[in-house]
Amino acid sequence: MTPGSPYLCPVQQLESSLKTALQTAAQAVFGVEIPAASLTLQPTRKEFAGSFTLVTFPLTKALGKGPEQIGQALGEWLKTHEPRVSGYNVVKGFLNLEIADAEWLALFEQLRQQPAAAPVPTEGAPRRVVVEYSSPNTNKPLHLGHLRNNFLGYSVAEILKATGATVTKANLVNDRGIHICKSMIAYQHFGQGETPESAGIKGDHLAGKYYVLFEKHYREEIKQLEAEGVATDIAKKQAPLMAEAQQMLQAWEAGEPAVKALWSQMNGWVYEGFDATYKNIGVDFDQYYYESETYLLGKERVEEGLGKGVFFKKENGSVWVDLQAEGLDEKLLLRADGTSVYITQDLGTAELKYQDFGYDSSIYVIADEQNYHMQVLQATLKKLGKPYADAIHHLSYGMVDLPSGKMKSREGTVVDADELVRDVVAAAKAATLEKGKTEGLSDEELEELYHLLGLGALKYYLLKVDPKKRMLFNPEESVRLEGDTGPFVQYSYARISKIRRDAEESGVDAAADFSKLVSLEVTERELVQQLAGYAGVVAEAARALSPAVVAQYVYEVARSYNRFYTEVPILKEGDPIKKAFRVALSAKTAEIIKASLGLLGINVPERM
RNA sequence: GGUUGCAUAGCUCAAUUGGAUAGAGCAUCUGACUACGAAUCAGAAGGUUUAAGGUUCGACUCCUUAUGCGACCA
Repeated sequence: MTPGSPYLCPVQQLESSLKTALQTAAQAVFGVEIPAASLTLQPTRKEFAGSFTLVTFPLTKALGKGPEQIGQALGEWLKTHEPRVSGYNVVKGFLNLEIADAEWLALFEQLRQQPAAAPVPTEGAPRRVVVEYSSPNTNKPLHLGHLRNNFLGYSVAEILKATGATVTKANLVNDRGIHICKSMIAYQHFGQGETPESAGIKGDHLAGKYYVLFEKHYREEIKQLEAEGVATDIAKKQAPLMAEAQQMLQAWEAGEPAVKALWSQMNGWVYEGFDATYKNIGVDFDQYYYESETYLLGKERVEEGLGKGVFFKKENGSVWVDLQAEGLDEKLLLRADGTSVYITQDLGTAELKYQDFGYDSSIYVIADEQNYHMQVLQATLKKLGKPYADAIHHLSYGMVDLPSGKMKSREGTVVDADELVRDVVAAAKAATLEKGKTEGLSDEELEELYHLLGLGALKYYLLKVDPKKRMLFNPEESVRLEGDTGPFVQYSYARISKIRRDAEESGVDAAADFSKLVSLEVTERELVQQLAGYAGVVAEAARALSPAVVAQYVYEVARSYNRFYTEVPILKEGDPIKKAFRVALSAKTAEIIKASLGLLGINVPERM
């Protein structure tokens, strides 16, 4: 690594200096200079002794010896010349290095000095980032798919913040288009002046109710037309309700006051509903964009492209971009009647975001069904010569399936977000009551605890899977509290909280000097190594835009701590320095669990 | 039809980006509470990584072909 560059977390620093030592060893023993890049160092698998492992196969050619011989020679040299290496063993082409306990203690001392929540500067990482997520349509309430999107977007934004980036969370609300008109038409027909208050229904659910009503009556109309002998595709267009909705869309674009008024009213209800849901699931936004306000800007971009000659007009007046040279197709940008399509407004929004924030990375959290669309968007912006085109990044995540298969609104299998949250909170409540360990908490604190645990379970469940992969949502598994789950990690935190309370009460020396410790337990060594890797994990999660990396890490930390907890006495330890060290190690673990879960949008309980 | 993604234990997911005997959780079986919190811990069992070839010291990972499932573009 070149000097003055990337920040390395304590473990990476240690690895890096071990590599240097290995280079020196190769020079001393074999008289050969080895490039650092050919040294692959990895954490030792736990069935072998040691903490770091050098793979010696790649060195056989350069050193002219067999892999075992190389391992022996380098290991022996390090053991005698490098004080941080206390021992070694060679298994086939793998040299396992044992690190002296003094080094682990020094590492822990370093960790003690800096809070886990401090930013992790990362070289080459974007500085100003816009993360667009959630981005709902305003004709329906949020569902399970939106939850994966929301949790991902929120978490990625937090992870990027933790690398020191300035992050803006943006929500692009799709507030216009045929789908809202459908809800509006149905409301005009069947609503009878109903409001969220009069119906006792959240506004987003009310709008959804009318959308469903529209679809229902619309289908009936189609059926009837078909019975009269009209072909299906024609019936779909001729059905009176659809014709009305189309008319309303045009009236909206023309700015007809009555239509706009109803539109504002219904969208207002929906926003109130969304806000309640967002608050309930703990996500937030710094900036809202509305497609009703960006699509005109998009039309300007289309004009710009025509002027620059990178777009072209067909005979019917529609505007297209030819992306065949980029391996894509021709793409419609503006209809013959001058109305915009999805991508029109996307062009406008991208421009607006850039004007507002001058980002060097603009992340779109959108399901992978839109992969093609996002490629087209980026390629089109490139054609326009936009400086920010390369900064666009599609965080493409897989769809969520149910045990019964795909979610389908037509078959009524869509899992409603509000209902789901209610269910997981109820499950957490039932489990907590059964355990009966929450004496002394007020009713209000209890409600907060149930919510924190239920959402912890749900968020962890949805975030622990690699975002890119399609995943299966099993309702029973999502409320589980044992094993690889959010509450498992939360439990470890609560346990440590108890230790800290007791330690404070009994006056354990928090500032004790641990350098006097002679040796560490295996579980202590392992914990220190893991905790010292936190910053590296955050950097990797930011690079990969993957909360799953953090989820896996924090689970491993909790597991190691639980093992440590059962195997080693903490407050019952007689030696005051050992005791103080173990309390401090526990406290650091809690801090890192809290920080890690925080990156996932999950809170921690002091007791549970 | 064209483009593209995925396939790992009974189920849900990992695998440090080409490294050791492919690891966890759930489910199944066994053991540990007169313990600093058992929402925990220790252990057993569970695999031809969809199939067949290829590349090399070494392949779940890269290449080719086939099969299955999905998405997008018409």
